[in-house]
Amino acid sequence: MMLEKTFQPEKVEAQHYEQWEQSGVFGAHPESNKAPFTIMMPPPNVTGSLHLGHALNTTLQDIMVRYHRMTGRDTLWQPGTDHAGIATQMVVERNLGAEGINRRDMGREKFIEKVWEWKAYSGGTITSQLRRLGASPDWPRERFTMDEGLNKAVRRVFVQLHKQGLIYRDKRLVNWDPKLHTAISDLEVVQKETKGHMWYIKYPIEGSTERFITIATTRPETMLGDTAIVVNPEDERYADLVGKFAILPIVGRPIKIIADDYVDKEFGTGAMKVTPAHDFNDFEVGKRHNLEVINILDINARINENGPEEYQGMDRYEARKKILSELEAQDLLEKVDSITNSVPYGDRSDVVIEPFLMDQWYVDAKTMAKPAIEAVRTGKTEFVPKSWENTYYHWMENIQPWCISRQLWWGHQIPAWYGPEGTIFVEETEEEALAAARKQFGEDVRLERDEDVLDTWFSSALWPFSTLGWPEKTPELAKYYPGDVLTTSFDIIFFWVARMMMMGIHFMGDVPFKKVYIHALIRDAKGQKMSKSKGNVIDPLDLVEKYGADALRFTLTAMAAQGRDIKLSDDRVEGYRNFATKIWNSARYCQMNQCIPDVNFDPQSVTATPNKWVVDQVTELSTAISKGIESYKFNDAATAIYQFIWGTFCDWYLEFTKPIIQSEGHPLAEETRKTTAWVLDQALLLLNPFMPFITEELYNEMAERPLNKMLISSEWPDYPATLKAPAAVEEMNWMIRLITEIRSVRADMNVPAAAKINLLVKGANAATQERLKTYEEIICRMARLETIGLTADAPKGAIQSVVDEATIILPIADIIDLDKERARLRKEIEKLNAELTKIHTKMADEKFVKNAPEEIIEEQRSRQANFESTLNKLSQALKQLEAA
RNA sequence: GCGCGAUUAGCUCAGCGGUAGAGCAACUCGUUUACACCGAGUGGGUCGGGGGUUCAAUCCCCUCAUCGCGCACCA
Repeated sequence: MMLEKTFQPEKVEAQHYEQWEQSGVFGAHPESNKAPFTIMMPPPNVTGSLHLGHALNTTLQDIMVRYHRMTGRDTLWQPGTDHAGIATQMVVERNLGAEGINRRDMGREKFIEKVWEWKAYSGGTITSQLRRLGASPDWPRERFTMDEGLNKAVRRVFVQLHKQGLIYRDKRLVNWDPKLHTAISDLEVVQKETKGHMWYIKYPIEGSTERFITIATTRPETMLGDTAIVVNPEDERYADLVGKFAILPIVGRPIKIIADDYVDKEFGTGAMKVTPAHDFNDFEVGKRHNLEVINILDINARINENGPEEYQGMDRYEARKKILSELEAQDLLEKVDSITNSVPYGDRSDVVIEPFLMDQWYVDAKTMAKPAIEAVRTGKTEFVPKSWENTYYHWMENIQPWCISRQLWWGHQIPAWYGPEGTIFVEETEEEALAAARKQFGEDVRLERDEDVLDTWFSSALWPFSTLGWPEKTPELAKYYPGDVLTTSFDIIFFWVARMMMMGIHFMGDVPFKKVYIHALIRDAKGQKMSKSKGNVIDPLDLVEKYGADALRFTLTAMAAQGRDIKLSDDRVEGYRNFATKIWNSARYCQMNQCIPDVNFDPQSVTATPNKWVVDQVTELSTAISKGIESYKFNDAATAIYQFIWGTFCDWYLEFTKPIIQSEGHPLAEETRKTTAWVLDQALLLLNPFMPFITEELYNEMAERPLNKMLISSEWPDYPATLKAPAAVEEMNWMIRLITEIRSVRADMNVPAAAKINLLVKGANAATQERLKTYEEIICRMARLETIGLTADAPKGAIQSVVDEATIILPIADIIDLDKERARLRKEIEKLNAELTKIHTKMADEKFVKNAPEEIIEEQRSRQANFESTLNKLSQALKQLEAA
């Protein structure tokens, strides 16, 4: 069956994928004695769908996995999904809300059932989308962060860290999300620059009707919870007020004026109100001075019973308005400035976060970060590109206690039970908690489990070992931990990478991965971050449908240069779709010319120079690709194979060999056909990790393969050094130079493409003469010539040019435009002179001759000689024309 | 305020001590039976500015500018 004219990805992608998956090639083999290669897939949100970041990340991982699998490593690419606590709960709540149902009315158990239903419904979406991209992880090992085994790991980790004092319960200010009704971690808070106001408020001094102390605030509503005013101890303006009391307006409470270094004399009025329950800094000041902590908000950020009666139940912003108008009425509002300040928002809820005093569970991140920092310092784990290590250090060295409890229902429930007299029992199971309680109280007591669940990232932090069966001692754990590389995006270094490092080192005694490859961020063609609100999101599946998965993969790979964002546009994908078509057509050509792969073919046996050359180029290519993949320079690998297939193979090799293959009974025909087929086969093999579908399809189409072997399970080639053919490379490079020069001159001089003209060569050395004879047919064909001859003198009115030592002459006096040819020659001569001037200056510089390495000087000498020789020949040609 | 990155052909980007590259776009030519999703060719750059190191700087160092991104501060 002859191949179609173009590759139609939609016709074969699904079929090949199914075949791969069914065959089990994706699977790891813990029992084998091959060295492992392990990648833990960052688990996408189970109910999410694929975006371009996933597509890029998946493609790069798949390239590494396919490559290492081919090189004979026992490869484990561990897939799975994340339960994404807040995000998923929000979606389900929204869905229920549309039906008019509130989760609280429904009850916890019922609600969680609903979430599992939602997971069952939408949970396959993203994994099937990963399949569309051609990803080849070990699907039967797929895990979910909420599955049984992972839950066990979570409980074990929580209990052990608690017993070691690394998890504890504490009453501190947390970041409270008044919409989602949960605490969130520092990382889930985003600071947004917001236009706001600075209000200057006068607080009357107790016992005086004249004196006031003016404070500045951006959040006047919090004054209801003020318990002090603080000034700098050095500030003379207020020195006499320290120790006195001010009367809190509206509330009427006397609050003490205290002194603390924290206050900046220059800022605002130099006097600051202190609200320990509603500001992180105020909380610290309050602790130092034993101030009363008055919480004035409820979980909805409405004024609670601690506020004045007429404010109770009022939303924080309404309260602000009312307070301001009251202050104004009392003439206590001194002035208002418009300012821009940053305001904390919840990254999921997009509402303003309130600092809120609560009991929560914390991980002692500071302690756990120490060995994790050390591991990167000593190079046990390395970031690629290395510059991300600074980001990692900076965060890890300033790490805060990690608040891990969330007031949600969807997630791992905290394994802590509360008993009488404020006792807490942290155990892996209820039975153990009951037993511990019985031991303490000497009788059975009633326990109540902590209602809260853990931060999603707590379970993802265990991913590199929990997926391998921990806490059981499994063969997988022994073999595949630590992983080789973790591939992810920079925005997740803190959320995930850092936490995996801490947990992995603590529980496994070793880092979770040896390398962290941080890939680029994908933006739209204008360089803007893609976001739903901007409407500039490109759906990777649309691109797959339009251009094929291979084209999308190759585009992302070719653009994945280290340390730079990717600006993606359809044009780029289209270009690489064209590349796929090019490969397809080269295969079609092979097929039409009976270039059929022969399993017995030995590239070592080729005799013809073009064949030796192309074999040499294949070995170069394989080295370049391996190097690219192994050093995470995926774009270099992609460029190398693109240039080989389109340039070396299609533009030159196939053209060089057409005269051999297409003439009857040529003695080299057989060898050349087999070489051609072999080269295509190698190209398919080397391209397979990047473009798995088209290569598999062509591999399948080009020949019957023994045992129906698939390309995906072929071995990565290891070519012997004996395939190198430097002489052949030199010879073919000369051919390329010669043909290119003739074509260029022809086009410059407007010689019609159809005009078959003669070529005369002057001053050719013996080797060149030999080559001209050997490749006469090829040269004639590719440069559109009639004959090639040698000459001692150029005829009048000919075009002349130079290739190496030889002058090439196109005697076409009848069609040549002499003025144009003169102009062309002058231009060439000018260029050469410019180069020669540069070299002369250099060579005349004593310091250069004295200091530069010999080889550099030698190089300049040889360039000079070449330029001079060419210059002479062209000058002679010009002279001849001018004489004419 | 601190830090990181970017600034190279019209566009998107490689390169990173010693001849400045690619893809796309532009222009010219071409229905030479693998491919017009193609072929052949051409033009286009004092490598952001200024200083320094070096025999030699697009590349290393300093500085400035512009853009982007983190982090911190914000009473």
